[in-house]
Amino acid sequence: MIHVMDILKERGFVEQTTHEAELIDYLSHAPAACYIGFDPTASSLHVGHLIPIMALSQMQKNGHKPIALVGGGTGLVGDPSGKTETRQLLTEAIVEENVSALKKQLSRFIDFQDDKALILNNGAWLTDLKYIQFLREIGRHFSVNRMIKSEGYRMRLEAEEGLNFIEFNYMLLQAYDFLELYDRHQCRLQMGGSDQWGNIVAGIDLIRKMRQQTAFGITFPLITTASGAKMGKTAKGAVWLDPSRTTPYEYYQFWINTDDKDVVRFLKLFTYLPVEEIKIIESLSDEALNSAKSILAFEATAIVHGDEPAILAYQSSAAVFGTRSIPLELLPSSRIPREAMHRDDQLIPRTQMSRAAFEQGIPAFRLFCDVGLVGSGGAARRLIEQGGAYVNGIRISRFDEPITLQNVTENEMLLAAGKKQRHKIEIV
RNA sequence: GGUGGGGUUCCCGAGUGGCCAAAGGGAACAGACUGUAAAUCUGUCGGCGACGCCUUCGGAGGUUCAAAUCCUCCCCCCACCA
Repeated sequence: MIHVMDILKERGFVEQTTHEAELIDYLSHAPAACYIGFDPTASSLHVGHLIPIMALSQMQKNGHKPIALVGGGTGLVGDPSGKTETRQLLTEAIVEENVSALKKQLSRFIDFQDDKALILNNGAWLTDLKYIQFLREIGRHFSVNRMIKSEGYRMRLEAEEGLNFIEFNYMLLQAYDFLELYDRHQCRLQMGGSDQWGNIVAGIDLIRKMRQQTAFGITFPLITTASGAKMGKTAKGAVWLDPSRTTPYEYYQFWINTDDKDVVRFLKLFTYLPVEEIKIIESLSDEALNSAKSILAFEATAIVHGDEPAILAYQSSAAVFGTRSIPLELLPSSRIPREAMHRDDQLIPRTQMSRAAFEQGIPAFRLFCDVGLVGSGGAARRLIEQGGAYVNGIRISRFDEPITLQNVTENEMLLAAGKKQRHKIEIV
């Protein structure tokens, strides 16, 4: 059997590790506990959290015991690592709400039954800490000289924003978390984004100093798109995992728009498809990659939202953007439907309108604005004037061109804004 | 606590009485080219049925024919000093 470390490496999860030989040894005796912290800064996780989530999931698939640590305590402080600005402090009520929301989402990726994995809230041990006691027992192990040299703080110290004391403390709290997890669950491995390196090492040092034990760290590479942008941002903001914030259709659309150069890397990171199959994709280029993108989008959507929504998203996209044939031999482990299918477009965003509304005709820019394809009337006018608006595939030439029942076919009408946005009107 | 410097449209960042809905860059969006890709070029990028009107420049007042720009108070940030 392949060692987890090799799996993580070949799938692109590993940026840096501490004392690797011993780490490999630690991970050779399953189940080994490992943890990643999640900040409860919002009530939903987003695409940016996917790497850590998938890493935990890979650990579990390989017999280890992941611990997802939700930062109900540290969330009250705010991690300054790599941030250019002071974090907004959250109230306890909001943090608590977010914690329970995150627990629910993480359960989609990790099986928490029968203690096969744990989900913990560090609020349990952080909120009741005694300050003096904490300083005496934990604080004395930290060298301020060393802390201010760490990458995580340096940026803030050099920047104009500065760093306040509550943020400076964050490192101690995260190190203390690691110590707690070591004591409570024999957890000796912490993983995290590359910006977490300093915090992870701080925990490792603390465990060595206080328990004379070796602990380990793995950091993930910062995932940017091939064009250099931070991943997971679109015009509408973050791409969320919560279907009420980002629908399965939108989620699928996000992935299908992946840059050619990212397809292989993303398949390795964000799906469970076997690496041997993914490697074949490397030889594909240009249009041939599009089918692979469909599979990437399908798999990614299926993992987060389930097979059913993923299939519908796939079919809906095919219905309005055109079908792509998925060769049988392409990534054969994927459950994406490969045979000819009915074009069910039910996930396409839609609005129901009455027949009467169209009797007098609705000015095109009003219609595009009202259904939400664009944010304002002005944006709608711009879209139309620039030639990006279509009704049933026919370009609208005047911003106030009346849209009437003549544009309705079989009680439906398909609006398009640019190349990527579609919206359906249903006449009822 | 003192002194000085700041808070500008999604982000960075100019602007210090009218020529400012506010330079420049980034992001984003649209078009051409394409493959729902990238690169490139062009255009757009507060709101409004719109060559005009309305609302923006940390918050609240005030001066002025006229304020992002001047005055007062308040909130927040930074640097140095204590």
